[in-house]
Amino acid sequence: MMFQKFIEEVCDILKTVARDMGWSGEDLSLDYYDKISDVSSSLAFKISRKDKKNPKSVAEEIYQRLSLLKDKYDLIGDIKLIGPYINFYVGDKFISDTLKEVLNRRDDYGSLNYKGSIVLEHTSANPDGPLHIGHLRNSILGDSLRRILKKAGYSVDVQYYVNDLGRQVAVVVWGIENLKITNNNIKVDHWISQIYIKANRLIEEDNDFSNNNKDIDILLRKFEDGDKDVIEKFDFVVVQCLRGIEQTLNELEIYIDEYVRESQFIFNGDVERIISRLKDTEYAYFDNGALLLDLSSFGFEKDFVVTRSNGTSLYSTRDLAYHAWKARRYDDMIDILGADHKLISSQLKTVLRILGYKEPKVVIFEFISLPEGSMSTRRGKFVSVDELLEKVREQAYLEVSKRREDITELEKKEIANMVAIGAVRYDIIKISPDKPTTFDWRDALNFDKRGAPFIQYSHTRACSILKKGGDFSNPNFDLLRDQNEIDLIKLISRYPLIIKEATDNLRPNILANYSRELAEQFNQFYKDVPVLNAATEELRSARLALVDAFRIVIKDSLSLLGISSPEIM
RNA sequence: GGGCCCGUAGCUUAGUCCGGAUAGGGCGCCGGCCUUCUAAGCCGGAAAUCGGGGGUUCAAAUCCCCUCGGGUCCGCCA
Repeated sequence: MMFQKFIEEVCDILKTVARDMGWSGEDLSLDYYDKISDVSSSLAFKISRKDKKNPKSVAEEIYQRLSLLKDKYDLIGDIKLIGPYINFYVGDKFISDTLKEVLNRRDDYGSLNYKGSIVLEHTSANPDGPLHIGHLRNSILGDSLRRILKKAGYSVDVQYYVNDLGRQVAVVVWGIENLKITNNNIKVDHWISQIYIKANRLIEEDNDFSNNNKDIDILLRKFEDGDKDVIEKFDFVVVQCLRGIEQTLNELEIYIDEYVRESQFIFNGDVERIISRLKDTEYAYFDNGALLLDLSSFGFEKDFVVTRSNGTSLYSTRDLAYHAWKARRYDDMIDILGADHKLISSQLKTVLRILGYKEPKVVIFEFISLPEGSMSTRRGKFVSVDELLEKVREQAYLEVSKRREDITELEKKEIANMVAIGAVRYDIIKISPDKPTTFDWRDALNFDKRGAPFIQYSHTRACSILKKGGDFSNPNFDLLRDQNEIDLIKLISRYPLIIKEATDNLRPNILANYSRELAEQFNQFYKDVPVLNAATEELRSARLALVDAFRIVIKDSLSLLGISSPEIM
């Protein structure tokens, strides 16, 4: 937390000076990510406006006053004036304290003391086929957040909400019975999607199968009425499909704590109970037998449908019951949802508020589309995650083989796997969730860019040095005064702040960016600063310690993105 | 038609919430660097009307208004 302590000192000294100059505002106009200094302030502009003086002379006065107080602060080194900008630089103590903290806390470095329980819902893809690369953005966002939130100190449970009574499942059940598509040894979720696609086509074409739609409705009706045989058939499809999906997720190091079945909220009476509570609110009204909520006072044009005219529940009603259930069990809820859920999720929040429940925080991500258009499981227009992984693995294996002829086949495969998974995860997580993107095979298979392999490689470089370097005892960090060393340490000192920002904003891409920058900085250091052949034994030890600190942080930050850190590549 | 999101070099992306000092990366392109810790690396170069137009401000990629292009939602579907 050295960087935060440094910021606190800067705030304190600046505030003291500002008060003395009659500035009562809270805003100190700090810029943490300044390229010129460690922290800068443009406060002079603000004060000059008030005093009607020119910014530069105000800055000079601030500077004079800062200089008098500076010695009382431990971590502040230099303060420099560039025009009207006041630039703060960390001092020597900051540098060595940062390294001490990293080497003492090891894996724990960067963790915060956030408290509370969170239920994080992600993926929740319908069990009608394999995961495709659109779902992947959801899964990877969710899993990275799970890791980051845990690092921040929360206890996190991950749930996959299973739509096990939707129309799609009924379509698959119908398809299994009527299409007789045999599974010739393909992964079960892919087999299910074949049935789903074909069945949908027949239903849409509606020629010889004019009764198909009716069949589907009958299946759904029977399910809700508790027909044992139909429930079993639905269950078979759901369980099988989920098995395939889970296998894919696990290959990507994504783990689900609990699969929550939507139907349970019907069977246990929760849905019924929530409907009757909604009926008693002031927003409720009936239209042709259907129960609706008038949410116009909350700014919604469309009313919220609670039950159909025939009394059955809708997806959103059951989702409401699910969220109420979660709200009772956890301090906080987070949902990862695609952009198509924006409206419905804000309606859900509103209704939860009406009922007196806390609302989930919703992380929305925009879609990944294919060059030829948007993806659709129903129409079979998608690239499956399994296919993507297979191709990326293949390419990664070629890349490893190209560089390493000295290692065993098994080692090559292991490294290729780590690199492939890292590449896939990184390429998705590095992009801001609210950016719509188009999937591109050429880019996905390109390893000559600053993606995960680049970062992983910097880690192997550190490992290699440490392996050859042996023990370093009582390193004297005061010897680390090369610009490359200082820049690397400063970046390492930012790590806890990065964790905080990624957590507070629920934005893993902040961390992804940081990891890349940290790797770049280490590569600089690697090139310019000899470690094993340092001028003196003492310097060698100090540098080994720095390399170790880097190794700890880069490995930890990659792990928060679900990317493993190979020791050789 | 209305709501929300996106629009930054040939392509791709950070920065936008909380306005500040020459708009960061990457891919591709051009030119260099392996007798020293693995070159999946490093250095240099060309390439940007920050979609367009107004406005606010000492200062706008960032805030406000208008506008164009793309996505998405506006089902008693999920």
